[in-house]
Amino acid sequence: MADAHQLTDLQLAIMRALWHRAVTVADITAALGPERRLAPTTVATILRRLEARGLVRHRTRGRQFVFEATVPEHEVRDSMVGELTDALFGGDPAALVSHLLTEHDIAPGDLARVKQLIVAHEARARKENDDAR
Amino acid sequence: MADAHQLTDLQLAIMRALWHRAVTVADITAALGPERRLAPTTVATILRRLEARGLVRHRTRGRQFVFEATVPEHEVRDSMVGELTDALFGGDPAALVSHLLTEHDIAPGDLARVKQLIVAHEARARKENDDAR
DNA sequence: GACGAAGTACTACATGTGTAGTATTACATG
DNA sequence: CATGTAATACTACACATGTAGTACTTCGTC
Repeated sequence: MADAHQLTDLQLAIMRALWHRAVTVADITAALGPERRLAPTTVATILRRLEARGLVRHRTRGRQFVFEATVPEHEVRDSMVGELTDALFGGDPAALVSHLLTEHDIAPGDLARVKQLIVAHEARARKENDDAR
Repeated sequence: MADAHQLTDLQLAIMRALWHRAVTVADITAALGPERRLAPTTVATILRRLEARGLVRHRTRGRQFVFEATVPEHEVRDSMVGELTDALFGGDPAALVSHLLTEHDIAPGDLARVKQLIVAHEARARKENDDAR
C-alpha cells in the first residue's frame, strides 16, 4: 500500500489540478496559472506519462479527454513524506518533527497549533482505545 | 541561505558517506555497503557531478583525491524538507506535522517523544526570550 | 628500469523529464 | 460542403541521472 509515488514539481502541480477537479487539458493548462505558462501539448504529454504510470486515467467526452486522478492526494503525500523520512531521517518521523522544531524556525503560533494537534491526536487515540475494549 | 539542494537517493547516500568522513572514492564505495554494490568509477562520476554542483570539493593527497562536503547535513535536510513542505503543504510546516500525526500512524512512543521535543523547544524559546530582554 | 596495481579522466548509453512542434482528425459554421 | 479551429497523437530534443567501460597516469616493487 502506498507504493513509491515520487513526483516532480510539475507532475505534482498537474495532479493538484486534477484533485481540484480541473479535468480537460485546457482546464489543467489554465489551472497551472500564468506563472507557469505551458503549451497545452506539454500538459498533454505529462498527462500521458502520468497515465502510463497509473496515476491518472481518462475517458472520452465527445472529442475531449476527461482526466481524473487514480490516486488520492493524501496517498501521494503520505508516500512522498515517507520517502523523505526514510531518506533523511532513517525512517523516524519523530526525527523529522524534531528537525522542524529546531532547524526550521517554526513560528510560535504554529507551535501552539502543533501542540493542539498532538493533544487532539492523543485524545482520539485514547478514545479508540477505550472503544476497542 | 539554504538554496535548493534537491538530491536523489544515490546522491544523498554519497553525501551521507562524506558527512561520516569517508573521504576517498574507495572509502565511499565501501561505505555504500554491500547492498548497493557500485563500481568505483560510478561513485567517482557522481562525485564529479556533485562537485560541479558545488556540494563537494576535493584536494589531492598523493595521487588520490580526498573529498569533503561543502554543505553540512542539516542544511541539506533543511532545504529538502523545506521543498517538500512547499510542494505538498503550501509551505506550512504545521500542516506537515499534522499529516504525520493523522496519516502516518506514529507510534505512541514517538508521540511522547515529539511532545517532549515541543516542551523542550518551548522552554528554550522562552529562555532566549528572557535572555533577550 | 619494466610492470602491475591503484587511481583518475573521458566517453557512452539507457531512462526519465521538461518542453513543444508538427501531423492528423473531427466538429461547427458560413 | 469547405474550412478554420480545437483536440489528440506522434516525434523530437536537451538535460540530469544511474551505471560503467576504457584509456591514461603514476607509484611501488622486483
